[in-house]
Amino acid sequence: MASRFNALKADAAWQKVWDDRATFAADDTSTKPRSYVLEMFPYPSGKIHMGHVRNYTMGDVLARYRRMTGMEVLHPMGWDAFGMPAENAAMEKHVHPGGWTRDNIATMKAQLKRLGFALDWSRELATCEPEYYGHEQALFLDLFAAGLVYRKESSVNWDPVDMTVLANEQVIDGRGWRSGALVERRKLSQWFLKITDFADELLEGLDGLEHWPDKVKLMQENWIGRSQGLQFRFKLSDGGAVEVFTTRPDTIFGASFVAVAADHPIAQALAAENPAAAEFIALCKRGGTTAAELDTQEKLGFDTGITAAHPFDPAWQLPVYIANFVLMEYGTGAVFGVPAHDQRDLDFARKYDLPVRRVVSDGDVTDPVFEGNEAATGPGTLVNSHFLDGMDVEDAKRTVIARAEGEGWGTGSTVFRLRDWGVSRQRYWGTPIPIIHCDACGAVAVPKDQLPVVLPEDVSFDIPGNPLDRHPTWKHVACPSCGGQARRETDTLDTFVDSSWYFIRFASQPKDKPFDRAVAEQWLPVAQYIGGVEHAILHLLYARFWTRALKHIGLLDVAEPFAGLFTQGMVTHETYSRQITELGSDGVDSITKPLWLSLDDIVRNGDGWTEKATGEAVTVGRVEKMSKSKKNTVDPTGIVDQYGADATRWFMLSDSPSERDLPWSESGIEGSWRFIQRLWRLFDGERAGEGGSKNAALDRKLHQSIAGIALDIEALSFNKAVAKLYELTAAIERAEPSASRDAAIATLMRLVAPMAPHLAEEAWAAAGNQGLIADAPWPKVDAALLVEDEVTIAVQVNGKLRDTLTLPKGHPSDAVEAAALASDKIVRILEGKAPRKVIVVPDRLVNIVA
RNA sequence: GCGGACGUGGCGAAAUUGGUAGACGCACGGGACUUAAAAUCCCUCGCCCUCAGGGUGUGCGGGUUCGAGUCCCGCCGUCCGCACCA
Repeated sequence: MASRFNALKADAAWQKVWDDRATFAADDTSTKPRSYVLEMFPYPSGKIHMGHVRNYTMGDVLARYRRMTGMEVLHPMGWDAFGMPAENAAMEKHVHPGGWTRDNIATMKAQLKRLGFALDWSRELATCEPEYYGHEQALFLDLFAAGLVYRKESSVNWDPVDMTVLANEQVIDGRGWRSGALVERRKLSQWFLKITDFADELLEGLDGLEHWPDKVKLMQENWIGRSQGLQFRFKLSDGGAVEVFTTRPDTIFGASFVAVAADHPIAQALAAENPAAAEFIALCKRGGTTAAELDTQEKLGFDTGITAAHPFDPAWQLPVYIANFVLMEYGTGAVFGVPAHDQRDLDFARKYDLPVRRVVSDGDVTDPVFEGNEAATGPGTLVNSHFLDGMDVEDAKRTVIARAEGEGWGTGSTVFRLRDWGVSRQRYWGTPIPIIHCDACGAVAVPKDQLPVVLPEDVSFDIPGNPLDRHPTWKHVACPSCGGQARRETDTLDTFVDSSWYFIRFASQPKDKPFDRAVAEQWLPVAQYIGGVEHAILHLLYARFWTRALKHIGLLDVAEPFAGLFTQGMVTHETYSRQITELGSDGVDSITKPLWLSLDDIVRNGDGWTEKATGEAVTVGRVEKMSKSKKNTVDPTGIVDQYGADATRWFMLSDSPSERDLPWSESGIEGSWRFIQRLWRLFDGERAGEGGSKNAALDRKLHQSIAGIALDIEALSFNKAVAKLYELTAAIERAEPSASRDAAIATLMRLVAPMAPHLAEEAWAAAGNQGLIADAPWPKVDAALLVEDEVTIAVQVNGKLRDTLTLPKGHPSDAVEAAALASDKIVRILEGKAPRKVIVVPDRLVNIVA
């Protein structure tokens, strides 16, 4: 007699069995085909959230499925454990960042285990432990030795009250998010990694990443931002020269001014002797950098009085401006303006009444006088341009570059938007940069036998500033080179460095070095990497860079770290709020804003909701990403305790496609729970026993399901796999007892095993099988059963469905046509008239054109 | 502003190369079982009409085709990324 599936008991029992037997430990020496399945490792912020559950469930299903297909699967888990939240917690709660982080790891590890993920916990790592970051320091020094690390002055957001550096997102309206103090730009000497050395490779490597989403590749492409053009010199009237970069050398005869950035040496030199210039430069720097401000900001210039000689006509002198729209960080920090064919230049020229000369014609108009306020940026034919006249834009570009190179005043060049990666952070909770500063010897690498440089634990956060900097002894060391008094670097590494190689350490983790090359290369690249799209640029680009840098210095022969990438959608939920009115920041006007309410704060009231505390009506808002600020989170712990791990996992996979957002709903998780129970009733029910009859239709349905589900799982289309499982389950339930039905039930256990592993193990054991279903092979498909012997053929008249026919597969076309024309419905519709044309698509449809 | 994605029932969604739109799930409604409830099972479920039938329907307007959710052109809307990039 069928019982109820006791998820709580089964979950714990099978999790213990998997643990005890180390079922999911990956074997480095295996001869099976390998697959490395990885989800982006979590930051140990406190507790896991639904987004983690969804992410790790997807990877888990793929990992378990691939194990069943006979692969040796590496599926590890660890902790991206350095970062600011730990320091914030230290300040707010007066705890140690290390203690706080390690407590969180313990909590979250227990939560992940509770979900029964098929993880190789023997490879667990936390980036905050010296056993990890010591090796990172060694790799940093290798890159340093190879010339890929350098030091330069760079400005940071400095909070003068907290005495700390702020990330851009911590600066709100020009003030520190915590202190509220006006943020200053401060120049600090910082460490950089030469990612720009790899800009071309990183860009071109994208082409080979067939199993990456186009969207992510495009984002990286734009981020790297390669532009090809001409870099050349204008001779100036004061005897100097200015280098400019352009992607439109073809428009050179349309030039009407030269503009330099406020930070440009020419501008700076002028400011030193000209107060008006200095004032203009100060004005440029005052402007905000937010999107809205840039959009509305007027193009402003300051005429330096200097002129530049046109390279093709020294008598033609162009005015040189300092302009607020020219960026020192891009190209050469100077441009020449062609108003007719660049919108920004046109705005500028109209404001300062500069010539606007047409040099590209997109049709009949060749008049050198360009009217209107909309620049012509499209393709066309060169006009009013001497030797370029009549050429198309691309030809003209090549011609000008060739002339410039021939005459020695310019070169064809490539400019990237990508900047070098600044890795210095003026923070405690990160990997110490293994460098010692000596007045005599400069920046000296810590000798490798002195690694790891361990973070001191005896620090406090009671007063502002970097605790490493004010630690009484830590930074005072002898210079490894000359033995004199020296200082340790007190900056730590950006946490993106930690996550740029953790996947290599998972693959191989010897004690004495970062990784064993041969072992790591057996696993890499990661076959399938799964995570949020928010990491589309920085993390994924840095990891690609780091891997290439290791290849460059001969440590690892892998070019791309992640062969397959999947970006999953978020878990979303309705939001609930009621409007409240409070005094605005000016202390006079009152403002109305939503007060967000959690599900615990509200109660159902007919079709709507009311707030428990006040009884006031609650507005149901948009479905949004679960977040603490909107109070629309659902804690996975409570859900798993109530419904069990399998129902929770099942819901994460059902309904929505993996790449799209998944709206959380109470009825959805209940539906999943009901299905888990329904499966259990089937598994635990009566069997017909041996010798029962065959059921050909069910056999066919089963084998079609096996094949389809396998394809769906490989494509991470779990919602489709789930739908097929529902269909198969319903078909089995409907079928009369038979040997076919028994076989289908036994096979169904294995089909659901990757998704509902606890239920599957319980059923597998109850059915008297030996061993674990986790180790059982994926069912074999009988290819003969995949083809239907009968097909339903649609009969259309003028493309409209009028009837269907059931005929044997492969029925001759003329016979199908005859059958269609003989149909009662078709005869009635045609009213005896002969069809003009009949189209027969074999085994699919007949379309009669009347 | 530039680049990209997406628009299908009350909701989440399916639909292999253009070939039966809405599989599967959720919700709603009806029924069975029960003293009752829970659980379970069955049925209906895009919209409209004159309902054993017919019309209409994949954001809107055109087009190509025997045939368009799918291809092309033009709009509208939503979301994401980048942002004075020369």
